Amino acid sequence: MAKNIYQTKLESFYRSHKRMPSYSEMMQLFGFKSKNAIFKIVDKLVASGLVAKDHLGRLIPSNSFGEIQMAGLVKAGPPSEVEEQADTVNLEEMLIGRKELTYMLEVDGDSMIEAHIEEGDHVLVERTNNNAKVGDIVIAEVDGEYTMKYYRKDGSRVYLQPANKNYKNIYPEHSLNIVGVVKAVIRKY
Amino acid sequence: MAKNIYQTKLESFYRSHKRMPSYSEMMQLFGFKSKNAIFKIVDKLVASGLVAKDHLGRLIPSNSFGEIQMAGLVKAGPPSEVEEQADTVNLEEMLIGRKELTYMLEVDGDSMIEAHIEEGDHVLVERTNNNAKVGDIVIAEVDGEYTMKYYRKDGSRVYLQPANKNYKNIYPEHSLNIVGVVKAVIRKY
DNA sequence: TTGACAGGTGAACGAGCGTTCACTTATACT
DNA sequence: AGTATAAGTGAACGCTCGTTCACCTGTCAA
Repeated sequence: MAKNIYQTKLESFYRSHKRMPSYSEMMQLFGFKSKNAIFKIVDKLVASGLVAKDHLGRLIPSNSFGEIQMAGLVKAGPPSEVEEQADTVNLEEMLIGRKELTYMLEVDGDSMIEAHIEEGDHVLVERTNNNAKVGDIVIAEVDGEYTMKYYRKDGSRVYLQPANKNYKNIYPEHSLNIVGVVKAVIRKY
Repeated sequence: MAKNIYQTKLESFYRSHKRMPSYSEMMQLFGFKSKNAIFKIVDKLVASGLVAKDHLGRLIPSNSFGEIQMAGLVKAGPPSEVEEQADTVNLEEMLIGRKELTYMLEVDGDSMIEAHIEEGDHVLVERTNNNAKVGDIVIAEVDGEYTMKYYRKDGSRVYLQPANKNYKNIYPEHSLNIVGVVKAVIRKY
């Protein structure tokens, strides 16, 4: 179905109000004088899947609501206008596994630059308790300082490896605490 | 305020249902037998800002709902448990300016590797019509092919510059169409 | 011109909503 | 033990909700 002025308005209402409008509100929003006009319109929107209804009657955003279009590779270029039902992704679902364990850090320094993580980037970290896998990029507490490095193992000895040949591996003297695993890197321009 | 079992339940309900529960539903959700119990609880939640109400009465998620905790620099480590009211960010708000113009592409090839954009990364692109700024990373259509490069200008002549010394600048023969500007890079592990 | 039909109006309905009231039970502090 | 305060129950309220009905347009084809 072609893009729909009503769905656009509903989506923007939902984005700013964080809930669906009532039929009365839609009367104002769409410019009608009768709730029944809305009733008929909503029926069609639901039928074509542009919005959805609950297990019992309440109007909720369709899946496509918070999602952004997902085209293929750069080669293929931007999504074409005629594309039928392109893939979509929801940023939160894409990036966040367990929200209650996730937090964000800003990257300081260039010790992971060869892993293409720059100063100023943001990383999504999932809290953990010393159960990172070898090869993960982790947030670790070594001898009282926090740092982001590769988690490596040499025989039975674990250590932290920077992704920058100007820095040396860190072999913990007293304690090595893996407090989080880096799940994603985000860079804004 | 300490973390609240009710808010946790509300947030997870909101995440899965994309709307707030009614007071009756909260009775089941929280395990009470009276709507008035809910009424009093909600009052307190609202008072402490854990949820919010509309300009007229309807319950909506507080700002902190979709947000993830934002700690400082990596140096500082993960957010401490006792931290009062830490900064939070909403991924969508952080990354998406104009949703209707935004789409996502998967990066193919290594031509931007020196800008620390790897093959397999995802980029958020905002559609534009030939009005990128010099220095932006853009999605361009050159002579029928799509590509991601730096947008550069040499006098009055525009060209595309890869971030990889193994590739050459692209001086368009016939047409150069800037179809989008890269706003963010996302890498998942 | 007529008839069919989609689109809109306006009034009415029963149901569920959030809120309030009066009351009972649990908790905590002298 | 006694009492004040907090927490929960159950019933009631007015109000707005989504839905339905009857009716009034326009538009387009026969």
